[in-house]
Amino acid sequence: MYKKQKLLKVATKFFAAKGFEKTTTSQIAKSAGVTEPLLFYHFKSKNGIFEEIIKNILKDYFSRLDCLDQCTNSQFEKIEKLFWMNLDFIKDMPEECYIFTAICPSQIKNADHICIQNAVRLTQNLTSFVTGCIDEGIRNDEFHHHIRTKSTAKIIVKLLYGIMISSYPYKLDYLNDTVESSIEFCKRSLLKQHPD
Amino acid sequence: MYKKQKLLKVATKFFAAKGFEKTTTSQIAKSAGVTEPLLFYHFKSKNGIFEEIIKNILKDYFSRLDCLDQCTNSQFEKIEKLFWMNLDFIKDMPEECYIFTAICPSQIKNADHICIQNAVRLTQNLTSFVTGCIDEGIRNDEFHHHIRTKSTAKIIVKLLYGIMISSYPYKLDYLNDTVESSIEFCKRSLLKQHPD
Amino acid sequence: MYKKQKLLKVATKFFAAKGFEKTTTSQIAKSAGVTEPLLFYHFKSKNGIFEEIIKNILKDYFSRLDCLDQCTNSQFEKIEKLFWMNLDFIKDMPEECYIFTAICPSQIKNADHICIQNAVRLTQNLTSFVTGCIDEGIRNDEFHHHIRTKSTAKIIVKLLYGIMISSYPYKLDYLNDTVESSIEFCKRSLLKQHPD
Amino acid sequence: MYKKQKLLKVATKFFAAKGFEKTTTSQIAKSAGVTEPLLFYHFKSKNGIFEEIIKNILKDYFSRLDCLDQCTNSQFEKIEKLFWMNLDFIKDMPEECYIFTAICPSQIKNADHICIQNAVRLTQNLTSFVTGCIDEGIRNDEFHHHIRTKSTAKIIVKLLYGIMISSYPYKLDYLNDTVESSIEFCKRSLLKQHPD
DNA sequence: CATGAATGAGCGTTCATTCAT
DNA sequence: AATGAATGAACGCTCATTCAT
Repeated sequence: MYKKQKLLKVATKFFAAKGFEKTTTSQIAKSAGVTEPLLFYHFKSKNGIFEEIIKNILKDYFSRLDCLDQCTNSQFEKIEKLFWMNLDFIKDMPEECYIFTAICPSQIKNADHICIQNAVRLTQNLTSFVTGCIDEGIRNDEFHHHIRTKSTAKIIVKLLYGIMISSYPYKLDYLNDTVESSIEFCKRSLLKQHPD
Repeated sequence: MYKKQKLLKVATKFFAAKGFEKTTTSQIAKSAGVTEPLLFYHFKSKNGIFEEIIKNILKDYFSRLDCLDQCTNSQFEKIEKLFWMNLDFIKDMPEECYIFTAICPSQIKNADHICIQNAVRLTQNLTSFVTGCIDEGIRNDEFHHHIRTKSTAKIIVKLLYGIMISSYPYKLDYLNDTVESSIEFCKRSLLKQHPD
Repeated sequence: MYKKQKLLKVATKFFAAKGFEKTTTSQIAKSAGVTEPLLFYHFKSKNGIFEEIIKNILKDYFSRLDCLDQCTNSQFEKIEKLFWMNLDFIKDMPEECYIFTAICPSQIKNADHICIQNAVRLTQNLTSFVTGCIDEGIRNDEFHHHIRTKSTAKIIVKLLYGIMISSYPYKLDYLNDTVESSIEFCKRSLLKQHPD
Repeated sequence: MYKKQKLLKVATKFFAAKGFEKTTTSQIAKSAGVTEPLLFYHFKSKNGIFEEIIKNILKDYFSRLDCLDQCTNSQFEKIEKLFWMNLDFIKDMPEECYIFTAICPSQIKNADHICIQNAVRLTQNLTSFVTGCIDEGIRNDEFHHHIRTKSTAKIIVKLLYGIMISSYPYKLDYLNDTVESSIEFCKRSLLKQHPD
């Protein structure tokens, strides 16, 4: 079972570095120190191993998102924390993250693919999380009350994606800076009273 | 020479619909009503035709960006126009646009590739355009004067990219809405006096 | 593993009959009753299978040359035996032999190619074998003492090659006759006292 | 008509350097500064240009051989002159020479090919020239009278070929030395009274 | 004489995948 | 769980050659 993990790890590295098509099953197997048939024994196809990687990353991201929900601070603080959580995720799983945002979309075209479904679900969850924050923030007079909730939420989600998609390997300084500016940018756009 | 154009057109459709690797030179040729060797006669390789497509899109985008430069309105109006220009571009060349933002990054890994160079140049031009607007806007008291110019510009450029990358085929209503909200979002974040 | 041998055998036949370029990997595979990818599984390229053939023939020739060394007769007898050994080799491995002398030189142009290296080594070994015989023959008064050892040896080696290179398929009567005459020719040229 | 000569010249260089198959018509045309169709206009095929080269070399060699015939010296001197004529030829037309001896045999397999016919004719002419010399030399007591005329002639012709086939580009010092030694070698083998 | 455009035929090679063991 | 041997299906690309002009 330890070889299965090795295969997943190696495959992740390759997919992030070279894309799905340019990575061959033979490369993965050789790098993992096993033979190709073993790869097909553990995952039933090349797509199979790719999907397993995608599933793992989504499971992880969702669980982090669930934790956020429980914090009961001001609404903007929740959004702020979302940005930082997103950044932590990138730092913890850089390859997976890059695969998900940059490799995945260009590979998979049929709408019913498991990856698409999960990605859509992720976007929806993120959007509804942010929508919730904005709605509540307006209600309690924290945010401008003329903000169009839904589309504004989508824009913030786009920003989160935009940060993830910066090309791998990531430069951490740059990411930190981008997150900070994004938060400031949103703060000015959303908050009724901002410190300036 | 007309067959060369046909090949470019057909290849663009395929690359946008199926990605680079899943498109075969034989498909392109057959769909263009010519034989494969002709493809290799006009473009020297599969990569060659891909690069020509990328070059064309960049040339077009750059020329549109140059036109914008000449308008002499308020700074925010310039940024606003940039958003609409970006949208027009997407509407005019949807496939090329999708290829550039979604297919290209996952294909090319070596930093000295001609596409990468051009893409970097595009980002730089966009960023410096927006930076210029913000700097000037701060100077003439149009924008908040505590805005961090450079990083804020980068975020706006990320938004422009984010709109382009929405998966092809594009839903125009959705794009329009996204652009409008983005503009509002930026307006609130940048402008000192906004109408609300 | 038996199919690998089959492939080598069939490839040898084709290379001898049609040359390297006019032989296709598909022909080889089909004639060997296997699929093309298997050829590339066992040998990594068309060149790979060619090189393996060359290596085999050289190994064989060298081992025959080593046996000769051990005979302790008169020096001219050693040279004579070299001619007959050379002929035996042609009879035992006619295709390999023709490939080595006639096909190989026209195919390979870069001096560091493994075949070139081995061919050079073969020429050197042959030349030094003959040089040794002549030197010793002069010393023990068997040969004319004014013979230029090195260049004479080279000429004899050229004769050995010349016999091998006669175009395949070989006519054995002709070869026998050529070898006999060559020996006589050399005998008259080298020996101090010849029976005539 | 000057471009036709250019094409022949360039083609000769390529065939000598890379062999027949590895030389492409496109390379030849490009190097000659013309387009491919012109090559096919002047020579009707790739084989056509190759054959023209072969024909030229043979015409040249035959005419040199004819000149030799007219000299009326001692028989060994005639053979000696043949060796030097052969060397002059190599010096004058090194590429053509290499093509004829090393490239040609491995390319052409059907016995009725024009090149084969000419090559056979060349060998026959050479052999009959040498045979004539030996016969006459025996008759006038210049050579050993027990020499087997025909096979000895063949061996001398093989030596002439062997010198030509030394790999291109030729080292002239080496060639000179080889010719000298060959002559000495033959002298000892043929002449009744030699100076030693 | 000269060319730009076009093609039929085929080639070496790769790759995901399977099967017998 | 693990592998060596084997394959179907294709793919990018090349090359000698032709045709219309």
